[in-house]
Amino acid sequence: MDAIERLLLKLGARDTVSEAEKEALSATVERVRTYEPGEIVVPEGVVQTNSQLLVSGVAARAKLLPDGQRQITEIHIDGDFVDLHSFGLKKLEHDVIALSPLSMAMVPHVRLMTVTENWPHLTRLLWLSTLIDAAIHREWIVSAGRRTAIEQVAHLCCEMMIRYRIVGLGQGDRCPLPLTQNQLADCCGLTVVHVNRVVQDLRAQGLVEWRQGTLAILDFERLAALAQFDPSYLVLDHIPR
Amino acid sequence: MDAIERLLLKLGARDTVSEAEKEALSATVERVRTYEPGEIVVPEGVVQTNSQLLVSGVAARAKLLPDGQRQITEIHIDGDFVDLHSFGLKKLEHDVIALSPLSMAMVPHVRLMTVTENWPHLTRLLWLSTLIDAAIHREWIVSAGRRTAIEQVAHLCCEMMIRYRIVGLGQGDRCPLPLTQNQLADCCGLTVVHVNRVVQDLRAQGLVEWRQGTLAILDFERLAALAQFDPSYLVLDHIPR
DNA sequence: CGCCCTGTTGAACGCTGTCAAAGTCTGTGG
DNA sequence: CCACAGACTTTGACAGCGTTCAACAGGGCG
Repeated sequence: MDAIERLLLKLGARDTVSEAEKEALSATVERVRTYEPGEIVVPEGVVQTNSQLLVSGVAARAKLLPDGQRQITEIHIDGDFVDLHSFGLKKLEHDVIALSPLSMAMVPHVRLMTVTENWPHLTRLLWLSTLIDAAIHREWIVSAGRRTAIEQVAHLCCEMMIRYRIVGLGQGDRCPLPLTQNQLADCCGLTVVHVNRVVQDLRAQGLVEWRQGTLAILDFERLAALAQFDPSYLVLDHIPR
Repeated sequence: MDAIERLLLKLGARDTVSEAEKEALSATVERVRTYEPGEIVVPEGVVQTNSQLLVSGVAARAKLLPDGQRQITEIHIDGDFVDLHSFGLKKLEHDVIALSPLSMAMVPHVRLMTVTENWPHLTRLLWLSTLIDAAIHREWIVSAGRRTAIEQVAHLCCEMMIRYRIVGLGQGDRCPLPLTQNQLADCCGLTVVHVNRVVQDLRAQGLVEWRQGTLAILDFERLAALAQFDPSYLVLDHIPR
């Protein structure tokens, strides 16, 4: 049950998970493997027979355009069932890449199939976790479409802080954020140069510190106001589902 | 089974749906109701006890920002199970609005619950339809983040054409697209003024016609090249799932 | 020591937004 | 049949946010 500990925090924040369900979920994990930063965890367009669960580390969904541009569409952290999507899609239309050293739990699709046959409530919770991914995607569309550069970066900081808190890794005003400015630019659809200026601006305004892969939000309220951040898309209420 | 006819085309394009499953799905529909353009179909933040299935017409997911800006995050067409997300999320973090006259099938969550308890394969197919929504969201993030205005509009045209073909409503190079330029601007994160310039440019290049709510793509290949359009995110292969 | 990656800075350019106004279409009512 | 309102589309001038291009600094590592 070690490998799924943070996933249980995630699911448990949204609904009650029974002991039997915890064991059933834990039993789906075949083995754990590791990746180095920069490695491709799930390659685009290749049929998958496992779904990978992020046990610890930071990964990203990255889409490459024919002309060489890159866009990251979601950041994944400890406890995210990153590649649950391939259970339904069979192959992904994007890469999942490691941004930090990762440990990943391999979950064979045949075992997930068994879960859907025997554990309807657990199935709904796994389904829910992909629905939350979709909600995060929608918020990123809003960011890319309607927020200025500084608002986008501020918004991402708020999102990551809340998500880390849910899985018990956001201590006080600090959480991990092991991205390069280049990767942050790919998240926000900006250039490195401009991200650099924006980050300096946020620092100068006394809103965030961000060094050595750690983010500190010095004034969450002001940062959230700047970003027009509303956490409701992160589905923070505990309800039977 | 009338109300779910186009949904069955959608699902049937991705996997085989048995007769029994068709009947089970059909039985989830309680009644059908209609909406007028501009009406709010599902309001943000309100707990839902039904999921609404779009039988015919065009709807959109729209997010409003505190400062009054608006971003549309997905366009929905005939056969889309628009509000299946609220089955898991319970309440949406955005509005679903009618862009044309709609007819919507009301599906009580309790009946969907029964489906998840008794019809695992059908459940996976419904789950899949929300995964496709997420894949569409990701592509929109790429559009908003990395594509120019003209590329974005071109990309949306390509997407809608393919999606209409799947549900049998894209005849030749034509499909419905009953949006105002203002709504198109909210899809792409642009201003009306600029969308207008871009649309004129596409017309001048002989790529599209778009009048009276109908889109005609005059040169799909060139339009797709301009948009860097790759349909793989729309999950077009028929595979057991 | 030299290379590469990451972060930083400055200047010029350009895509898209802003503002303001006019033109077109459709439906309504006199 | 015409007048009118309202929504939608179109146009032009100008401004600005973010990009592009180029250069340099610092740190880790072979």
